[in-house]
Amino acid sequence: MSTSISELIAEKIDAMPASERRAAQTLIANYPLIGLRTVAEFSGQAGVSSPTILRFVSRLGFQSYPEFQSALQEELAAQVQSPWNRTATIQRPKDGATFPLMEAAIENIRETFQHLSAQQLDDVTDAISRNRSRFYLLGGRFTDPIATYMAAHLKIVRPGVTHLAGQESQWRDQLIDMGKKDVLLVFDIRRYQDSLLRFAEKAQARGVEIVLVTDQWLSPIARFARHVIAGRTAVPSPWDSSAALFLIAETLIAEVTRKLEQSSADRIRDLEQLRDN
Amino acid sequence: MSTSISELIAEKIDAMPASERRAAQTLIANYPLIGLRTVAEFSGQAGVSSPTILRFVSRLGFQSYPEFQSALQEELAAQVQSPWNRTATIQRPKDGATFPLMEAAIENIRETFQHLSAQQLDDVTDAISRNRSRFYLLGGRFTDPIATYMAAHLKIVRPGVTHLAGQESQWRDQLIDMGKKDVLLVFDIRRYQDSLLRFAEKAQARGVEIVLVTDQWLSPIARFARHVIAGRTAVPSPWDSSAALFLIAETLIAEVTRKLEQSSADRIRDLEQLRDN
DNA sequence: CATAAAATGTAACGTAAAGTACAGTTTGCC
DNA sequence: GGCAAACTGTACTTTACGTTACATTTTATG
Repeated sequence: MSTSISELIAEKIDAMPASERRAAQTLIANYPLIGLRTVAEFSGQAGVSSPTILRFVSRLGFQSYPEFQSALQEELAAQVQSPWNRTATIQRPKDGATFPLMEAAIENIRETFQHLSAQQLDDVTDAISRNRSRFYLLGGRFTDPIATYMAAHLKIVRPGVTHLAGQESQWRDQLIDMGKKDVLLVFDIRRYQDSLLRFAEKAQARGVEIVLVTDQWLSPIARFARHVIAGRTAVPSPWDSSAALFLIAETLIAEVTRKLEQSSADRIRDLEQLRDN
Repeated sequence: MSTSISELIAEKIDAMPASERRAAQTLIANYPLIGLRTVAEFSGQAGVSSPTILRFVSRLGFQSYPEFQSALQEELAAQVQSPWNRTATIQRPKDGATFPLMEAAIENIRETFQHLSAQQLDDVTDAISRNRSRFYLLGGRFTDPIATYMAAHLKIVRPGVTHLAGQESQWRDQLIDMGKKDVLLVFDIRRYQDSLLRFAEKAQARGVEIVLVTDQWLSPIARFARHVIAGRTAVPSPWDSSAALFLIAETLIAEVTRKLEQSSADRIRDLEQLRDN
């Protein structure tokens, strides 16, 4: 009883044939609910046949499916009774090592949001939600994917979203269309990129409202920005973590979507229609 | 669905006849384990007959015993899987001081890494660290930025990294150079994209080792993948959150960098030199 | 490429479990 | 204390679930 079922699976998964491994992965991904349902439901979810599920269960060392379910239930019931020791017992498998990078990233996220006021968030999302203005996104070497991610979502909920990608000279040409009513969101973390700074300066000169998402040491772009959101990025790794910035992006996306709920509903329906054709 | 089963019982227990009340008390005392077992076991433990258990269950408003069990299971799984809806729904009065999306995302991250074994991580990073083979990255509509992010880092630490971007037809042409020793990492979450599935199938046919990073419902690509990493994506937002996937990417990056430390040191120095010129 | 071995799914089976009819028992009321 | 109503258990029926045998497909090997 000392080894949990998830440990058991991790231990044996390499010795399993493909379909059984698929069953294992499905169970881990939906742990433990799917294992409490019937063989048929389990097999359906995993996309394999019932006998495969039974073979999988028997490979784990159980005599029958009900026996396997009982084990799951007991494990589950034990967790519910004492929530605090579930972290201790289950979260650390035998190697004892949890993931330091993950722990650090979570700390960063918490810290980041603690310093983010609801007011600030509201101001920023208001700016991004102004349908009449254009909204530009720009990122640096490692943060540009986050800008892309944000653009992919916001393009769906509102018009006039432009992700400034590619060569620096290409963005520069966009400046001509940018004006007082427009908004520019820049991601910039160490090592801060001169190209972004130059662009931000010119944009600000044209009256563009700049939102900066940066690290805790603040990009020099802060000088030109109307709003600054600072996230923590330090983790025990050769690289910085952009996870906190990523979550800021997701938060902005969610909030803007909420604010534009009515106006975007039609838009989204139209998009779906276009895609179906 | 808002009222839990124990609440339901507390509400109706006064209107129950003696035997059914005994059933109720037994369930509360052994909550919820006994309710997950068979009617016979339940009735035995409570010292009443099976029909009494069934009447008790039907009085709670369930159409059948299995339906009652499903409700119990979901309740239980919800507690274990995502404490965020406890935190968010119960603990918060009405002032939006904290950020529910963030809390949910953190829970997702924790949950995701809890189901990720060190062994699995090791296998995957080993595959990605094989310098002699080529390493391909591919993402879907919203996950492609994560692939980009990962590529941006890995291109620095090892040669032969290709991010399959742009048109589907462009990736397809890359297939010709992909073979048994190569590795393909695919990000695919709901709604799963046919184009990715098709590509993965062809790649697997050519003997490529596929790593899939997906959501908890598992992309159909799991069928072709040698390694599957499932991340949680559900958050209280109109959009799914890819934060957990993002952190998986960062973890892979960090680990691969560590494994290639020696061979990449020279490479990084050379790169820096190139940039300075 | 041929052959054997392993893996996987289909379909049929037996059984355990849920569900039900009904008779026996208890409880409450006049 | 007699009667009716509600409650409860016994015994039986029915459903659906786990299980198994076997045929087909896939993979490994010389």
